Amino acid sequence: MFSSHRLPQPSLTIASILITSTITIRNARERKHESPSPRSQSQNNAGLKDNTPKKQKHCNCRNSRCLKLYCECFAAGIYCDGCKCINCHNNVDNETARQEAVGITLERNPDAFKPKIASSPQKPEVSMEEVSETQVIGKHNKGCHCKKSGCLKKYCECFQANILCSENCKCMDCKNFEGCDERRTVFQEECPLVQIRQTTNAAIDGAVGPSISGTHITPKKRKVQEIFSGKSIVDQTVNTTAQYQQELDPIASSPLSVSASFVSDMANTRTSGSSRSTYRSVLADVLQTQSVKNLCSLLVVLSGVAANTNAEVRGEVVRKIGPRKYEASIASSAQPLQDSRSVLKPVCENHANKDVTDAVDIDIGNRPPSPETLGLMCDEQDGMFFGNGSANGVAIDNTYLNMIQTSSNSDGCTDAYAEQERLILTKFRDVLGGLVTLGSIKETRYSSLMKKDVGIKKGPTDNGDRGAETKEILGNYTTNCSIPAVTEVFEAACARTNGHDTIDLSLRLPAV
DNA sequence: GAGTTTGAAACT
DNA sequence: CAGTTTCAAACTC
Repeated sequence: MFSSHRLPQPSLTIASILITSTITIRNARERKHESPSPRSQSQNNAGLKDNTPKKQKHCNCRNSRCLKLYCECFAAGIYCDGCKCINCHNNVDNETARQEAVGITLERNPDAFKPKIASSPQKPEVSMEEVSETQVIGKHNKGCHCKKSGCLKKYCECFQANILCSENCKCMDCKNFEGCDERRTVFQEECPLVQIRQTTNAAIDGAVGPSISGTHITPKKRKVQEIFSGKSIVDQTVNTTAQYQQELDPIASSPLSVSASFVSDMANTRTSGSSRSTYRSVLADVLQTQSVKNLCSLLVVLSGVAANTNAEVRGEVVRKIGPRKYEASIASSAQPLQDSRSVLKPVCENHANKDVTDAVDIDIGNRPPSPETLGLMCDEQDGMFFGNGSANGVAIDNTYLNMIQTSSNSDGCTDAYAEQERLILTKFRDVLGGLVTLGSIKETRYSSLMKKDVGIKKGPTDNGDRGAETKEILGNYTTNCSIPAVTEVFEAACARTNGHDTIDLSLRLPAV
């Protein structure tokens, strides 16, 4: 749906982040391959199968004859070639012995040659220097069992694969989990951007929930320590990385980093050092898919409002491109705009913000949206919000887009669009700020509950009065909040709490 | 490059 | 399944 002529659009990028989580995972290293069938190194290196250059393996086996999983080459299902191994049998000349060894290995473990990292279309043999585009997803099928490395050295298979340790791991003193300062330090030393993207990924991942991507698992013990030390992940993540992230990537600086937090499952907590908790964003119950939809709708509405404030610019457009062309553009855009209004309807109905609704009605009836706005609209049509766009009779044809683009490029509307974009991004930032605070509140609540309920195997959601408690907390926060937009978000959240633990974060149309 | 450390794999 | 041994990579000096 994205047109090639589109200009770079931050708002679009953010919307895309919320909507999609097409995450490329390239593990730093993946030794094990699906098939034990050997491939020659030349084949392997050429990456004929998947166009992935694979680093030459050079094992140094001495005692295993390269016929056990100790041998990287054997484990990877490739012949030794150019290795410094001694008494190597992992070659064509010893194919019989090799096949026998494969059989024995598979007999012992049928999954021996399958990838160790689940749910990650990783590419093998990517060095630390190459992982700047990586993001952390997936988990080790068996988990690591590290004792001394803190899972922050390549001894650890999880670390080596550039993934977080999971509940599968039985490691001790694990530091390979999201939000760990030591881990962050390691990654910053190796490649700062990796850490940033990982944080972002985890934040979005956790906040939006499992419907979008896999969940991160983090050590349970960490959560316990953190909660009782009173040090929140919000503090850590935002304070430690936000500034740096802002420098490099406004998306990465999203306050959604708050979700890099941990909700301990007390019922499953073990006292041993290797006990773990399933990673769960504090926003997991809050930020529903519908909320994201509403947010995007809100941004579209806001786009219209912002555009309305640029009426002078619109008049300028009419003067420059001529009334006829302008009317034509309106006519061609009428259908999609009408449809987009219907999408906005729930938001408007929910909040009865007549001013904004009217403003939108007025505006979108007289002025084509900016490419940025169209970007948001188009994004919404991309499956998640509209399902099949054509099935809903929604279509923004290329002619229209081209017209808009041409207009944008030729008549000086760029400034108006920039202002429009600025407003959208500002509001989006405010909403995210609200989510951060909401996450903090929930985390604080869990923390206090844990202090109360230590020893009681009862999950937070078991408390029937949590909704009222949440409402109270939110009310207190709202009273003290100095940011209007955030206040609105929390008023809305508070109003919808209604005695339930799950907060309906339907977004309230803000005053612009 | 040698020696040490580490953790997965193999074995009991 | 747990404990021990073997092994080779990772790491240190």
